Amino acid sequence: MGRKKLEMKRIEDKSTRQVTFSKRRGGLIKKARDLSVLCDVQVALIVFSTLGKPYVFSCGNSLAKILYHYRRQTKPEEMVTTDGCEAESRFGSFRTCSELVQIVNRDLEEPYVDQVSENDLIQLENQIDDALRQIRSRKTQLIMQSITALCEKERLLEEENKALAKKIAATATDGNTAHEVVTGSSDLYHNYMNDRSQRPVLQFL
Amino acid sequence: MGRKKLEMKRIEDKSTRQVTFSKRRGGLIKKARDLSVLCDVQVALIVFSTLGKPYVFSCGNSLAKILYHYRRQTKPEEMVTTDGCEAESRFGSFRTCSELVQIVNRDLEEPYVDQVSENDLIQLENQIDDALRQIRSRKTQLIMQSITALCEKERLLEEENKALAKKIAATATDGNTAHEVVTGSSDLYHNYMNDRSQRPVLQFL
DNA sequence: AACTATTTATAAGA
DNA sequence: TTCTTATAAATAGTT
Repeated sequence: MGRKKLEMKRIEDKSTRQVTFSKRRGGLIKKARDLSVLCDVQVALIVFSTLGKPYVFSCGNSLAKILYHYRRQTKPEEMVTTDGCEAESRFGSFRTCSELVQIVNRDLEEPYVDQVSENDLIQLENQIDDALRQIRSRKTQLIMQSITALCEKERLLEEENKALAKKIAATATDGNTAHEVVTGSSDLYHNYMNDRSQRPVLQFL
Repeated sequence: MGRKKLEMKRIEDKSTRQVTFSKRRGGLIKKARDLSVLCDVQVALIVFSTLGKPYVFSCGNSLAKILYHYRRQTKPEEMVTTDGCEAESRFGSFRTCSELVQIVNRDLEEPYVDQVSENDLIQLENQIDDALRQIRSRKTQLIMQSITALCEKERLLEEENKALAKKIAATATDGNTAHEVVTGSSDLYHNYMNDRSQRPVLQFL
């Protein structure tokens, strides 16, 4: 994307390379953030400059936690080495939350059943940990929306208020057409609050 | 980049979100590879799916080595975090969050150093766990206060609003003493908001 | 999984 | 370095 199509190999000119590094580094980090927001997932990214300066993006957890988590569930030998391809870890995926809870309860009731190995439990812990993280993240998001909605509501009410006060001041000297204006202003607020999607979602607290 | 411009927030439809995750994950990993090739730098990237499945890109060194390198050479405070928001809350015996992270990282890197016993680590885990719980509890408390304050503010505004509207209706038929009432009603709200302790504490989110 | 209408990222130039 | 702009790439909605 640019005036010319680039060959996919090291840019030889040092200055050009530096500029490209700067631009693409920013773009990459932006895209990492977009992905984490749009799809509600954890992303961790480190880019080292030639001089070894690290540029980091991570969402939700600190990078350290994410890395620790990654290390816990992946042995170094299994990590993808050269020429980065994706590593697909071999975890069984749970279909639903309730399914997950069911499994957990089963394990809690009979923790020493021989079908459940130590390794299974480690995996289970990791998965539950992830689920919990996702839930917290989502919760925070919804709370933020709720507060945003409340602030907007407040703004509209204050606006309406000012309009009313102004009308009264005007009416004090010249008493006509006051009623129409009041109704119009009120509609602004009520139309807003009748839009269900804009309502605060306090039940998620 | 697509038929429509997307809002930068979680995609609500599950199926759409999954498709987008798939597409953007691929795009992100491609861009990570491009950057590392064009600019001849090290890049490490992990994306976790909702179910905790990791998708990894790393170039040159194995991811483990890159991460190790990162931990070794970077103190938490020097990290360039584009994501931002580094809260320096004070609690327990740890002075700052980054100090805490440092301690944890030290332990993670060299878990078998003889100064640190198994028991010490268990204690550390418990302490951190407790701190986390306290933080969450306090956070929730503050959020609740914030929302309560907003609701109260809203109530007062609506009240004032009604009073104003009533005044206008009255004035429409009988035009006197309107101004005094407006001022009085307004004070109710402004007195409330000037009480600092009642203000929303959004910064703690 | 493929197809395109659009949006987004960015290479080169100023 | 930063801004502008022509063009390449990515991708949202559709089939």
